[in-house]
Formats: sequence, C-alpha cells, structure tokens
Amino acid sequence: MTGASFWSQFELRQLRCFVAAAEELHFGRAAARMNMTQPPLSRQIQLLEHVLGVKLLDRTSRAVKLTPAGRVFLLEARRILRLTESAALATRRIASGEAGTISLGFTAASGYSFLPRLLLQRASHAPNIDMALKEMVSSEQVDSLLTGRIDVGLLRPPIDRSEFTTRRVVRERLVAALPFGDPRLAEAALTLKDFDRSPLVMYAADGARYFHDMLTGLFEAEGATPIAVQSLSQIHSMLALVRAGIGAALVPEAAMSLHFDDVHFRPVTTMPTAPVELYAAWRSDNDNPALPAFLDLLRQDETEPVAPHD
Amino acid sequence: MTGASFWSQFELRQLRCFVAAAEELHFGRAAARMNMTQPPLSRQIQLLEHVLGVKLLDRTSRAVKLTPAGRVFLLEARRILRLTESAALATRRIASGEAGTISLGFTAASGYSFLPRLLLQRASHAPNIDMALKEMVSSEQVDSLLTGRIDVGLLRPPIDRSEFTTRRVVRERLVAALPFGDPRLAEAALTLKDFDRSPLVMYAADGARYFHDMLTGLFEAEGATPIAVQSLSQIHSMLALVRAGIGAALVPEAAMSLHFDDVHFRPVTTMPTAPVELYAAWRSDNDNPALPAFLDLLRQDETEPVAPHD
DNA sequence: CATGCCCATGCAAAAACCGCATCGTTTGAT
DNA sequence: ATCAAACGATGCGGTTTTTGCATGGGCATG
Repeated sequence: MTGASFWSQFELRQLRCFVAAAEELHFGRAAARMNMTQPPLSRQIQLLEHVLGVKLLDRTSRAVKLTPAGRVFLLEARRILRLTESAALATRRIASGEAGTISLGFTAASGYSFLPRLLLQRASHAPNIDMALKEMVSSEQVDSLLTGRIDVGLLRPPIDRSEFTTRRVVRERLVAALPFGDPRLAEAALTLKDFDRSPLVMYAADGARYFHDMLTGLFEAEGATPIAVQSLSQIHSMLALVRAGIGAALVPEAAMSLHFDDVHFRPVTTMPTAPVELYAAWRSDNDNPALPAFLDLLRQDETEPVAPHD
Repeated sequence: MTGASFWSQFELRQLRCFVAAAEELHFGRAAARMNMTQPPLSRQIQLLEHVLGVKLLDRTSRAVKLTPAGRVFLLEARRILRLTESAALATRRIASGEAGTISLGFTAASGYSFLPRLLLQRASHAPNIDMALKEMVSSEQVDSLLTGRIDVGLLRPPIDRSEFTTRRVVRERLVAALPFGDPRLAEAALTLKDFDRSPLVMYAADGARYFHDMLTGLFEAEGATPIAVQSLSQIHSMLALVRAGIGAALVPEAAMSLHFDDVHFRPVTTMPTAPVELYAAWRSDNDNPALPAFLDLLRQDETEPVAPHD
C-alpha cells in the first residue's frame, strides 16, 4: 500500500465535468450535459478538488457558486480544453496532408524562375503546406534525399538512384547572354556556330557538372569550339563577367529574369530545342503526408509559360 | 453495449504516455518513466492514435520514430501539459491567498493620499494581489459590500452593519484652504473661530453627509457660525471655488496633495485634533483568499506620515 | 541460423467508474 | 412551526477500463 495517493495530476474528463458544472451552476444539469448522472459528476469534481487541494465550487444544497480559485481555474480549464481540440485538429490536418511541411532542396538556377512560380502556386492552391527551402547543388540534394534531410529535390539529371521517384518539371531553351555592343545582338536568333572561336564564359566541371557536360556535348555535336575564358558555377557570377565584356555566356532562359544592366539575351537554336532539364525527385518511400499535395502542386506547374525575350 | 465508442476525446494520461515514448523513443524506458510496464503504455498510445485517427509513432520492432503528424502533436501535447501544471499552480496560489484579486471601493477623498500609499505598499509587499478599484461614495460601498460587488470598502463612519468587520486606517486633521490674499494666511495656524461669520464653501448634506455633519457639529461645539456660501460634495470642486475667491473651505489634510494654484493651506486646531476618519470595512464572511494578505497590507500602512504644510 | 531486442497481444486480476437508491440539508410555502 | 421539494453527497453492486504477466512475432546482429 502506498498510503496517500501521490498522483497529483488531474484528467481532462475532470476538467470537462468541472467546466460543465461551473457553467450550469447545477450538478444535475451539468451531468445531463455530460451524458451521465449526477453522482459520478459529483465524484469527478471531488477528485479534481482533491488533486488540486483547492475547493473550486461552493455548494450549499440550494446553490452552487464558484470560489475565487474556481473562477481562475475555470478560465484555465477552458483554455486547456480549447487547446486540446485545436491540437487534435491540427494533427489530423497534418496527417491528412491538408497541411504540413515539405523540405525542398533546389539549385540556384531553379530559384530564378521555377521556384518563384511554385511558391505562387502554393499560395493559391495549398496555403497550409509550409516549405522549408534549402539551396544546394544537385549532388548534395541526392545525399540529403537519402538521409531524409529534404523531402523533395529540384535538381539536374542524371538521377539514377532506384530509391527515388522523379518527374521532369522544367524543360527550357538555352539563351545567349551578350554584352552591350556585341555584334551578334543584331541577329534575332543565334546558333551554336556563332560562338565558334569566340570567348565564352563557361561552367565549371565540378560545381556545375550538368551544364558543363551539356554544353561540351552540344558544341561537339555541332562541330563548334568556343574559347572558354573562365569557368564558374554560379549563373549570376557568369552574367557579371558578361557585363564586364569578358565574353558571352549560354544560360537557361530562366536566367533572363536576372536583369543585368547592359546584358542582353538572344535565343539560341540547339538540338534538341530545349536541352535544359530540371527534375523533381523524392524517395519513393517518403511518408510525409504533405507529399501528395505538394506533388499536385508540381503537376499544376507543368504548363510552362514561354518567356519573352528582352 | 454501445458498439463503436464515439468518444473522440483523449485523456491527459495518454498525452503523458505519448510524450514519454516520443522523448525516449523506446516503449520500455518510457513505461519505466511512467511507473508502469510496457504493455499498458503501448495500449495508451494505441488508444490515443485511435482517438485521433492518426498514427503518431512509427514502430518497427527495432526502432521507434515520430511520424510528421507525431512531431506536430508532440509539440501540442507538451504545450497542453505545461498548461495543466501552470493552471494547477496558479489556482493553488489563488486559493492560498498568495495571489488574487481584491475589489476595492474607495471615496474620492481617500484617493488623494491613502490609496496611492496603499498601491505603493502593494507593489513592494504583495505584487501578486491585483486590485480592482471602484470609486463610490460611502453609502454605495455599503450596498456593494453586502452584494459582494466589492470585497473591501474604504469609507467614512458611521458603519454600523453587523455583517461587517471594520478597521480605522486613517485619522487626519482638518486644514483650511484659503485663496491667495486671504488675511488669515498671515497666521501659522487657525481655529474654527477664525471662520465665524465668514464665507465658507460647505459640504452637501446628502452627497457628503460625513463631512457635513462633522463640520456642523464641530462649529456648534465651538460656538462659531460660518456663512455657508455653497454646498458641494467633491473636494476638488470646493477648492476650485476657493481659488475663485468665493470663500474658504475646510478639508482633510490629504486634500493638500491636490495643489491648486493660488490656494494655500493652514492647519486648523480642532477638538479632537484629528477628526477625519477613514475606515476599511469588509464582510466578516468574505471568503476571498486574498483578503488576509490584503488586510496585512492595510496594517502595514497604519504608520501615517505627518504631511507637511505648504 | 541462432540469439537478443522490442513492440503487440491474450488473459485474468485489480481498479475505476457508473447508475441506482437513499441520506442530510436547505429553502420556500402553508 | 411544519411540510414538501430541490439538490448535492454518499453507500453499494455491477460493469467497464486498466494493469501486469506471460508470450508471440518481426527484425537486426553475429
């Protein structure tokens, strides 16, 4: 035997009984509201008072009144019960995918055009889905997907992990970024041959392997050979060099939203027409309930607007 | 038999079990922390999940992990449990009188000096006692005390209700309020005879019965007869008339804190020396737990400072 | 493949809870 | 003053819920 009960904790049932009694100021009616008879309700309240060590209701057999402590506890009890309901609701919404958080990895380039569009979509179609954005290069995203640090990645192919499901979300053209005064600006459209033996700001083989390999392949197929004057991995740094007159650059058309002064863009005809691809990838076994809603968002975003030239 | 339970409400016990399990990520240790064995804890969590309709913990027999919904619910559960503890604490503090609210009635005149002193005392000695202040004349206070609208009144005698306990909290002298240029300002102290056959702003017999009757009695005993030029019940209004040169006024020395321009004060010798009394009164059966602490405050305030003259 | 760890489940005992009947007190009417 | 009605407290037996023990079954490790 333990002697005095050392369970100094009440239960929600007791709070509900107390609130009913405090609001009705009548044990019989309160019991009816709780779908029970009066004696058990009396006991629940006695128990609550005993646990608190405080008299909450002053009951003379003719009238029930709140004590000062009871008045305070009534407010607290109501707050707790409200919180209880909202907690259940919020949790169910998370589980149903109606609300939730998606950790999203994205490459710097995808942040220029696709990501803003995605955020707009979210604001109108799934405002309760939070997005935790983390910029990282494609290879980092693969690691983060595997360890679960991000739910979805927006990254460049190739993605050959069998654990992943992928979906192409952007396919866009290359455009040429040319400094003010470059004679090629006279043309409405260019081909890769226009860059043969001409200075070109190039992608780094390590930090931007996707673009580097793609351009290398495209030029080789076309039989043209640009003069690589510099190798970078950040597109906005490349445009800064273009502006300084170091050379031209070939960038995804989404980069046109960067608006550098004295840097103008011209479409470049390539084969295939839209060689720049961006994929969404996620672990097939990701159980984040918000994932389906988020993927719907991606699907709605498929209709790609054709960006105008400057 | 009721078939499916339609009780879509969880209990605090379940929250406590869930929090323990979510923190330990191990049912056995969590159960130990809850002072029970593992099977009941498992069931409490199953019950909670069933009630919410949401899986909170992912349990493969080798590891326990929170689901996204479980992460959210853990935060909510912790908040609820914190709230329950603080609610119990706050309620116990109220019941013990350590904290609480006192509804206090006071007369306009007592607000000039005694009440500010009392509020200072409270700030330093009982900061957790809230005071709801309500200005009302003495007769209103009696009614409010009887109906429980105020816990304590600061009012003028006589108080002859048997339901009340009273305590004198202020005994002060009368001072004369004289307009600039009044010849009596040449004297350092006055007597009531100095007001014989001279214009005096008087207290109304209804709105300020206490002062009216007191002055009437004092003058009668002294054999002096002032010329009552006006009858008011608010002391600050009387001082305004004094300033306008309508006549002198006799006010409790606490009113000296009102500081009207061109109105100066002189002590008045009376018999008894300090005829103006203020009492605290409360229902003897008042059960407000904060009352004893509040009354202690009143007792500490008994040492009345002697106000300087201007 | 054997072993250990760990959560789920079956089951009987214990505890908690509920409803019914009844008591004691208070209030208001006669 | 007396009586009846209203109301919350309490005693008690039956039912539901919870608990602990024993055990099952999945999964990782060696």
